[in-house]
Amino acid sequence: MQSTAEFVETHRPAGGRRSGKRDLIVGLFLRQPGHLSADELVDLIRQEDKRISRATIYRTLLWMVEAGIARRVDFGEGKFRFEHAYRHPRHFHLICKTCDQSFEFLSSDIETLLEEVATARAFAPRQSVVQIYGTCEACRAGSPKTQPAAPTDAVFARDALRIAIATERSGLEFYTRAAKLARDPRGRKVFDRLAAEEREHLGTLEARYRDLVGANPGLESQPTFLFFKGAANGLFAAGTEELTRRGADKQALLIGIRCERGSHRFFKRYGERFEESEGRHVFLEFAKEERDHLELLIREYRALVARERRRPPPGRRQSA
Amino acid sequence: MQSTAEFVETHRPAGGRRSGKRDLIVGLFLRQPGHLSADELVDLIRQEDKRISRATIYRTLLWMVEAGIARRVDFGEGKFRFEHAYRHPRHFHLICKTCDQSFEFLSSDIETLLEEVATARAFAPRQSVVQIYGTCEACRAGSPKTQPAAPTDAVFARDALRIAIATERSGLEFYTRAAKLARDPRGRKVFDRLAAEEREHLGTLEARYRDLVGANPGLESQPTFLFFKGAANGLFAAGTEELTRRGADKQALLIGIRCERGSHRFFKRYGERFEESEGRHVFLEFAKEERDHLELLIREYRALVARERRRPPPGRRQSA
DNA sequence: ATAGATGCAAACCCTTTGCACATTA
DNA sequence: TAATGTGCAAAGGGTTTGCATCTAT
Repeated sequence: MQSTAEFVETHRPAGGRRSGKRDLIVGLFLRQPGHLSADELVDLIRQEDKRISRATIYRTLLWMVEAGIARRVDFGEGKFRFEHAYRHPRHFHLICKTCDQSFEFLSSDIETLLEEVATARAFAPRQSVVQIYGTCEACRAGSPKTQPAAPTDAVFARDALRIAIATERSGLEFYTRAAKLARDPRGRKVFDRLAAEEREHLGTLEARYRDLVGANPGLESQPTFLFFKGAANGLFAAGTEELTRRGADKQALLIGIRCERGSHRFFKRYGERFEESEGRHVFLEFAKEERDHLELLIREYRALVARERRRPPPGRRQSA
Repeated sequence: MQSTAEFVETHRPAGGRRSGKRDLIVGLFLRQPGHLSADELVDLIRQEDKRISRATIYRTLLWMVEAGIARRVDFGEGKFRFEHAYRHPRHFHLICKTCDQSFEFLSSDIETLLEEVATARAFAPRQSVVQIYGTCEACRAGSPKTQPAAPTDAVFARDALRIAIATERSGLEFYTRAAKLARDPRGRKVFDRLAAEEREHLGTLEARYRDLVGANPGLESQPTFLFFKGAANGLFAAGTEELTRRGADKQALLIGIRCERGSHRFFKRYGERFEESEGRHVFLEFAKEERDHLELLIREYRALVARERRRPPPGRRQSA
């Protein structure tokens, strides 16, 4: 796991010089949980009892944004706020106009739809802003409490693992059922193998989830950060329902291909997005394995089609 | 159809006084198609050769925003822009950073997801901002042309009608099929009736669509404004596929209820959103009719269940 | 007559910049 | 020493405001 210091070093642009003041500003900034305005950062720096001018803080903020250490966000207040990028993937915001706090979330479904709209309009998207303005739960309940300051990447990893676990669980169920319904022994073997792998992955992921929760007290009580409707019950859940006895071999391969492709895309998309976080490993590892499954299924599908061409179409095979 | 003058009158707050200068500013503002900054509006007003101070323009902009005549938008430029609300439903933006133009769209699917996220976070949403930043088609092609300045509500009405037509078409297909599969003569009669109504609606809507297109040259070449995935092929399309011969009566009623409810919600949602536009009528009228269908289907479903309770479960009826 | 609208200039907020000085490689 | 970072104050852009003056009701 990368530290904030390492994070800054990997982002420090070439040709620049070190400076104690900048280090102090950057260090303090990276320790803040929320979305600071320049003015709020000035106040914080002043508390550290340093003679650092406002101009330097503005210049350092610009430096961090250009280096990719910070992101400038605009909540329509007539001024900018800054959030750090360290272990902090791009996300969307819920913004409470009562307490001026903001809360983060991410939605795979919304991102997919935004991409579709951009494509439909022949627009090349660079980044998207999604903000929900309104009143937060605490303010409506009349208890304006402070933000719990949960590390975003831990919550992210939690949600990623939950989705991964649901996916593996549904995959296990799907391949188990597919193996049971399969008439072709070769196909059954493939499904058995995939089911076994899903079972193993499931164990690994569940252990990982337990570790993560153990290392972050109160993590499970944090609200959902990453939304992904399709995967709420596992990507394969719908596919399992589709499975019928008739022509199960071919059908299961096709459904499996569709589901593995979906989960591969999802994990690759978010894995690549992260700077560095618990989530990155989970996602990229997972993406790779799903791709392997995908390739296996495609191979099998092709082999099945080739065999069908050589033999009578839906005929019975040797073993029951 | 409401004029801009009527629109302003219905929004004018009580207790205020009339003023020629304000009228001039408001009138000129409402005639602009795009998203003006205060400065751009000042320039436009100056061209009208009036001695109107910058302060008055700022004050009038504030007045319009408070009256609901204008909306203040923020494209992260360090200044605000203003768009009028006359025949101009709330929407999202594609923003080109090359030519600084912005393009509008709306997505029912995204709005639904935003509502779900807010609910999951116990957040009371007031309004949402969705912006896609990037490069527009014209800029990428190297032909920085001006915005075609199509009236948003006409494009909106066009898309609404397209969705409505697709829905009616799929509904017609669905009820026709349901009538064919129905075993119960009473159920068949209901489906026949609904199919006939959908057919009639379809004719009306198609005529309306032709009128709209006739009245707005070039309307059909405008890009999509309103996105609604579920309704792209008609809300009933998926339901028609689900229909099987077995137990078609009950199944069709349930699917019909689901689809009618979906389309009723959609049309009510957007119908209520509009200030005044061609789309409002289409949507609210449509919503009402879908609700009538919904009620009929629910009545029929209840009657069917009641009859089932009195007779042997899936038994044959008198006529074939 | 009186609340409301306007013009003007100043003030305001947030942010950037010019320039002299300090610091780091 | 030469390029880079910093402080200070000033300027900049966008917006609001105090106050005297108009103007509709």
